[in-house]
Amino acid sequence: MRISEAAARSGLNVDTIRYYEAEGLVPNVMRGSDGQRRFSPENVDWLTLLFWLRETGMPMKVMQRFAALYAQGDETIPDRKDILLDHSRLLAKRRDDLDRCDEILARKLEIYEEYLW
Amino acid sequence: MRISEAAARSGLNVDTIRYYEAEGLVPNVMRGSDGQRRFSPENVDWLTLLFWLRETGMPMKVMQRFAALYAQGDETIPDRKDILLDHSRLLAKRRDDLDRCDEILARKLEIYEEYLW
DNA sequence: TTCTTGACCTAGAGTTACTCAAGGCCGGTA
DNA sequence: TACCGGCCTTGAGTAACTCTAGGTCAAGAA
Repeated sequence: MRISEAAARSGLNVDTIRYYEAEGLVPNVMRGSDGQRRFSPENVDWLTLLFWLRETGMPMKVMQRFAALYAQGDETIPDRKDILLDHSRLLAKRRDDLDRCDEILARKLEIYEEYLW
Repeated sequence: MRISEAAARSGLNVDTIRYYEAEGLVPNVMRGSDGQRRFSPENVDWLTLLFWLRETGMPMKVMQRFAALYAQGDETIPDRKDILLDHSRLLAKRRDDLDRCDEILARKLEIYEEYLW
């Protein structure tokens, strides 16, 4: 499929996809005879994964490493697993941050209510 | 107190605090006779709020607006309340995102386990 | 067949939100 | 008096996009 559809399906925008590809984050993107990118379903799954990793705060350098490992084949699966497990721990930390922020907002809003009376 | 202590207490680093002040995000920062910044406990509370708002993804423009409203006095409390309530909704969305990402990671890790056997 | 439209392409500039570095001042201690 | 740490400003550097300009190409309308 074309880049616009890949964008719509993955959540990334077309510029970001091109940028990610240029930075080596997206392996195996083919080109049609017209020179335009063609994305396989596997490409789109990959982009979707990148979208969610980005959305939850993974730095590009880590994604870059993840993509490089992927390109090296199945023997890098343990390393890739480590990266995802690390990220999973980051998610837990972010959940705590959200709770912490919620508390602070609640306190602040309470004070505002007092002022409004 | 001095900037380094304000940084330690709020979570922001000193450069960020100076930057935020220059961008109008931190009202009422005094200077000592030596020309250095002096932060009151209220300043630090404010910085701590900014820290958590940033940590949970509030764009600077919104913080800027929030600070400007604050500087205009108590009659802007309803507007400030709206900003915080909006942000609160964003937190809920982010929590959903984390859940979504967790699922995707779990599925991916499962596939890796299969490969490792 | 020519014209137009729309999706795509690349290269490079612009933006956001920091973060770091250079060079200078100032108050306190050895 | 010489040094030191912490502060100051200004300006450059960085990350991760995001947008713009200028160009190609295929398909449908006139």
